[in-house]
Amino acid sequence: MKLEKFIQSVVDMPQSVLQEMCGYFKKVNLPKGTQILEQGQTCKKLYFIEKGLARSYYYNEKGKDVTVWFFSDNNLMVSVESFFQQKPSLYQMELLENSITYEISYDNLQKLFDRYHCVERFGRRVSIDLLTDLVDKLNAIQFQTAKERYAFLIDKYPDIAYRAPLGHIASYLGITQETLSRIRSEI
Amino acid sequence: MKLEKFIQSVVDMPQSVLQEMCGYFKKVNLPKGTQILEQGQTCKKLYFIEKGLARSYYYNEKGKDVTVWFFSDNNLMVSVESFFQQKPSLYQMELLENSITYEISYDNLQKLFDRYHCVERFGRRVSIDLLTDLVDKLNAIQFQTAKERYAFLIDKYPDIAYRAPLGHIASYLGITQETLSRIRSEI
DNA sequence: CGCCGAGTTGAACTGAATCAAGAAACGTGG
DNA sequence: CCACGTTTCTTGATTCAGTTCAACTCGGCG
Repeated sequence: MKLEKFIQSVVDMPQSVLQEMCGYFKKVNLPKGTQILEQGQTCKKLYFIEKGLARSYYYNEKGKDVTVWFFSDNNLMVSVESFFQQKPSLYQMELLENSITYEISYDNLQKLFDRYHCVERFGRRVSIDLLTDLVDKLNAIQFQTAKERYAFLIDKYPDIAYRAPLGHIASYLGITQETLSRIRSEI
Repeated sequence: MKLEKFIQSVVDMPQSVLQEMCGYFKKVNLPKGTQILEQGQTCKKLYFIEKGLARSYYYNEKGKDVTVWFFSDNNLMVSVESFFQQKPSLYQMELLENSITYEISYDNLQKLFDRYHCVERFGRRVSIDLLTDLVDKLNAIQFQTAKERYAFLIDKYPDIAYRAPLGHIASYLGITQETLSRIRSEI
């Protein structure tokens, strides 16, 4: 089972804890377009995406829809700051494809954190992995041209480059839809 | 003592553990210009800066010196991915001021992680705080004009805006030194 | 005093944004 | 299965924020 494998790949934990942890996750199939989280709500659940695609986004001062992050197969989906600090989220989240997910509530995860050192470690490792990805993206965005940024995406997240709509990819890369379209046509 | 206070502010832990943890930190005064970490080295130590200023940076493909992050008073200084994953760092780190720091080795911190659940939690919380800061910066960089980015810095990290050299601030914000100079003169 | 790094100022250039209009693709209901 | 409206993507012309390159100023220090 994918979720088990994912957890094991992050931290080695006793079978009993792994089983208990997985037991707290509930399988949910969600259709494309589902709003997982609205702006201003506190994120109460963390999801593991077995198969599917989602994004977090917000509307900036000019009312433009800006994609912040994509979530796809075999990864966790969560509004990090909102979930872990249990405060209102700056971002919304929605599904871009029909998805198979496993959800766990904040309270249950917190219980696991409290009870098991190894789950706490799981949390730490996952955070650091995210941090690493984020630093990569920041560097790409900060000092690369539009073309280089797209190359970065293709290289690092090829599935997203192919599965997500152009407009979402463009705002994720910090460029306009028109520019991205031109870049694609050049290749 | 600042270090103790910092730890306590992140996670509440028993006095005994707190004392033991602090015991592993060694006070070091380091002069301005000290290279904490070279590119390609693995980051072996994590520092708490009681008073001082440092930055992490790298030379990009065009040979330009790019500041990635600043570290100042009452914060941790570390090359996150390198330290926590014990792999070669993409970045260098250097001190920009004479600084009072407390250092702990990877091995000792790892020991504490293994031994105390609450220290592990400390690690998780610190990572998530960093993550939050990073997301903020990413958003600032990605969708704001040069002027707005500088305003962001002033607002969020005023001490850095005043203490760090202009060139370093400029590359941190993803703009050129000339542009930043013009922005400053306009105000 | 003269050098050196850090910051400033000016002028020309450019990558990407913006504005605008159309073409394709998509899905929903008759 | 087609027709229609809606959303997504493409293409073109124009504009502009910020870069680049180059020269100059200023303050500190041996």
